Amino acid sequence: MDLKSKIAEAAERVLLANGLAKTTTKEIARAAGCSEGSLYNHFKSKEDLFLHVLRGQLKNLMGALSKLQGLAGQETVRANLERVAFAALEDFGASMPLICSVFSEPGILLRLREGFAQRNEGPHRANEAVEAYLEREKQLGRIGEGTDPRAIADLLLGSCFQHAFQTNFLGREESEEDRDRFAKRVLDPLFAALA
Amino acid sequence: MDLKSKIAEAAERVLLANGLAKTTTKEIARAAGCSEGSLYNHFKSKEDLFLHVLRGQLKNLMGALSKLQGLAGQETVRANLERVAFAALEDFGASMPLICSVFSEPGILLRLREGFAQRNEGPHRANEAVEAYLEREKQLGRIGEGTDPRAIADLLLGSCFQHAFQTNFLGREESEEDRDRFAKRVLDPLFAALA
Amino acid sequence: MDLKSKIAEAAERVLLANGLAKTTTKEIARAAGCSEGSLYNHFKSKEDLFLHVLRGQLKNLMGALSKLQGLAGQETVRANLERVAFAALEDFGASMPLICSVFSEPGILLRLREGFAQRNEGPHRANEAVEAYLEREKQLGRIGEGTDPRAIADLLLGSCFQHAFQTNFLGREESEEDRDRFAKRVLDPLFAALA
Amino acid sequence: MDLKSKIAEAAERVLLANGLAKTTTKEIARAAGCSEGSLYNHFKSKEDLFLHVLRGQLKNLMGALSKLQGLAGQETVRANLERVAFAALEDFGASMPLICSVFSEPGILLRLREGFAQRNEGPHRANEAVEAYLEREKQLGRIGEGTDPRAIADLLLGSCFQHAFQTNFLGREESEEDRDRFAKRVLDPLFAALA
DNA sequence: AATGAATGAGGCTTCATTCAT
DNA sequence: GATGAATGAAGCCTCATTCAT
Repeated sequence: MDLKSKIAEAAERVLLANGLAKTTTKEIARAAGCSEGSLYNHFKSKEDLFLHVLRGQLKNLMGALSKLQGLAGQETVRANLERVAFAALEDFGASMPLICSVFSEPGILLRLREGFAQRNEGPHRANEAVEAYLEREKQLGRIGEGTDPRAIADLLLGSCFQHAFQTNFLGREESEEDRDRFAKRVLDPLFAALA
Repeated sequence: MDLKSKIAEAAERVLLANGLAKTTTKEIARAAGCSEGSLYNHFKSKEDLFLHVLRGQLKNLMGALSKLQGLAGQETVRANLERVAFAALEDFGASMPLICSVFSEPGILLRLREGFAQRNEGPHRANEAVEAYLEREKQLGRIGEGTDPRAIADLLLGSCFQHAFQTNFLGREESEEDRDRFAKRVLDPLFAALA
Repeated sequence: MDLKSKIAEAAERVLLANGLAKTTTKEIARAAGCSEGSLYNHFKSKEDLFLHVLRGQLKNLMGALSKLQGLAGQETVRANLERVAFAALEDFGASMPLICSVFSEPGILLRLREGFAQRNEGPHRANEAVEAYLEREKQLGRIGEGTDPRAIADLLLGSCFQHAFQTNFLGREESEEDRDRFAKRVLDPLFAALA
Repeated sequence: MDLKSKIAEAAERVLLANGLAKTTTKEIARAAGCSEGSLYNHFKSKEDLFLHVLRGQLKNLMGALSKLQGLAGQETVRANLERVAFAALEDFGASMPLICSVFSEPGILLRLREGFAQRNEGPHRANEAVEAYLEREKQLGRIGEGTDPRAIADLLLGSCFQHAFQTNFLGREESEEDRDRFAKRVLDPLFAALA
């Protein structure tokens, strides 16, 4: 693997461990096994390196949900949404500390936004993906005529997002079963609405 | 108003404007109209001052929801929940940048958690408040026997939380009508489930 | 003496000894007997400190010549011009290394120029001072009708300037007698022209 | 042209544009169209490269004046000295920024001096050249018996040198006519003395 | 209690130089 | 000879904290 990737991965590790404010170039270099100067052969500044890592995190977040498109009509809607909820809990949970950190540095936040605007990206795309999936299922007749796909998507992902936030915020360890239980619990009333 | 409160308010203002990482003691002092030295006559350290401010933010966040207890049985459930959703959107939105910032400083996050554990506080209390309200309404027979109050609370507050997050993250200005529309949209399917 | 002056003097010493390129904030602080951080309590940046010192050097340079105005009509023209030449040799010699150094940093040079333009200052003012003096003497009839004060001023100060430059450049030590001899030597033909 | 010359010329270009302090090896390499490493295949160090360029500049400075020797007795003295003054203004003006820059790096200045001492070179040789020319004219009886060739040389070149310095220092653009006018103006009183 | 100059640790970044390819 | 990524020393500057007034 080339040094640039090694640096990016090291930065991600250090950022998740130490937080954005307490992450120094010196420590990134040590974690990457190179000199501090080398960071600047591959990234223009510390801020640029952080942006690179953050964009990676946000892409991961989308990765799981982008596969949703093909699932419409397959298996059961319930099974599909359970998978969605589960993936969201996992992905949100993993990237929450970093994504949230960005609020502490308005300069970085601004640059992220600019990038989003140009490429039509951003965290809201996750909700749009679920919405699109549900729209398809509606066309296929597998969920009720009267359902509002966007509202369902927002409720489902929103509850997962907040759950991931609180889990991180309170420092709670969470098992797969915990996640599964949460996913099923919020899906129950949602399915009452989808009928 | 005494200097301690003036400092705390100044700190809050500067934190919300500049982000946790870029907020310096010098700037807080200027905003409070006092000297840097004075900060240390009222707070042991910059971190302590930040904790003071952050705890205040989290209390605000609970403020609106704590009144919920008395609303059970009054007006309609729908009206009450609309009020809840609206307050959540507003409060989450206002404190989001600061609350999230905390992830950039694990040291501060840790101390916040310790305080929570001792006093049984934390952001999850908001969801518990809504859950408790719904439990009452269930006992009063105003919502269906089969509803899971916790799940409904998580869905409602979760979607509001994520919405507030995304609005902040994308830097979108949002009008009262925008908020109202969002609140109503997510409540519709929820009420289908509550019947 | 306050720390600001101590820092400025220390900076001047170090600049003259080490050259503009090799002068570090660390060494200035050591020479001033304070911490590096203290430099920044009194000057916004290293560049600003340098500008402060350079402007001082240029003022010294003018100081000796500004007294010329009152000399018109006093003693003999020859004696006055000898004094001028001598002062020029001394002042040019002392500030040459620093003044010239400025060419190595276009940024600083630019800022110096801007200041000059605003306050009608600059090294050319020295020549203007001598010119003004000679103009007076011409009006008093102590030098020939046909003389061109500006040309005489440029010849006199120019030769002193170049002499000081070369002495510094070649690293030659120069005694008072050396300077005196040079001054007299160039004044001889000049006086042949003034008759 | 071989790479060594290309590098030297690129270095000269960059030095004149950016100043000695702000000229980096990276930029020289880019200007020369080669890699940074190549610089070190042809020069032992950055300092050596700079010395190479500086010696070239000082040689240029002598170039025009070395032809003076043959001019004695030709045309008129006035015409010859006008040519000298004009060449001096031009050459001094072109190399002033670089030559002066050297004061910002005592290490380089020292090494330049050593070279001068060994080869009897240096900026004072220009004055000696004019002096020698005038000496010849004196022997030929084209200038007055009583004239001091060295003094005239110092006055003439000195005034041109200072003029070039100030023009550079103040950042003034200067036309050929400006130069011509200045040369003639200082030569007038000088010729009154040569009679 | 209020001040604000002084501190010094530590952060980010630049840059001349080396060396394996 | 040519390359250019890697180096690491060193530079400038920021900032929370202290302390004498």
